[in-house]
Amino acid sequence: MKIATWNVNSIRTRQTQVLDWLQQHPVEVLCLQETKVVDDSFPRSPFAEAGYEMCISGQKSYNGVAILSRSSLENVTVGFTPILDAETVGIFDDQKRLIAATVDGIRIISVYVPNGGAYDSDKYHYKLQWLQLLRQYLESSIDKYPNLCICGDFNLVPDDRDIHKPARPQDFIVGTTTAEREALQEILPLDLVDAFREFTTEGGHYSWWDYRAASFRRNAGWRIDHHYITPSLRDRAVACIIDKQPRSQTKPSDHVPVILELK
DNA sequence: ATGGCCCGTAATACGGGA
Repeated sequence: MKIATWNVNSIRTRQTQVLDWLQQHPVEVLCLQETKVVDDSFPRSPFAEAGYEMCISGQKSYNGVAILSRSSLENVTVGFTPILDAETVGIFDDQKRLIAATVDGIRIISVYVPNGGAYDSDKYHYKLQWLQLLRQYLESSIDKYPNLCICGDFNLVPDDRDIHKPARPQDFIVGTTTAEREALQEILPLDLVDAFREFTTEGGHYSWWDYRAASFRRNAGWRIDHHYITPSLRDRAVACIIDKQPRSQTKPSDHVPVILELK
């Protein structure tokens, strides 16, 4: 069983590329981020014709997440609210950044962690608070779903291997700051592991390259798209691969798909 | 050594991305 995640940076702009990719890589599950479209305008038909069920949570212009699946999607939940109480969630479900469903006994969560804007900005603090909520959400979810895979665009560089030019803490480059990494470290003790790092330990493997500055040609990237899995799934994991190929196409997303394979 | 981009919405700019 293959579970892929891909920040497509607009599903309408990337529709053909995603369909072509699915034809070449008929993964069982594809989690999408930055769909950038309201639910009524999501291009459902072509993906249904390709054999996928889908659950989506979109908004106008920004954000938006989805899960495509060859098997049925069960117990679909949108946002934090189904798991956490409304008072705790507050405004944090206004932006559509999280959707979950159970597929073949595995709880799949597709996330788009906030970008964070500039260091110490309102957006930066929003991101840190969002990650705290995500921790609470996962803590509540793992009891109920021991087979859990959360994947998506974390907008976080876990460590210096995951960025072409390691950033010093005093550089305050958002995505690499100490507070963000600590927020991620608060989540992992819930018994989640970075699936990619179960198979590959060296640096130089990235999932995002800036559109500017010939970043892809220079491999000046960041590894910010991740799968975190529970021990039961770690035992079943046989590979976790970043597929750089789509970044070479014309009009690519700035992110590429990452594929987790389970036995 | 550094870096010029791309998306949607609206419009021939702007906010946002990371």
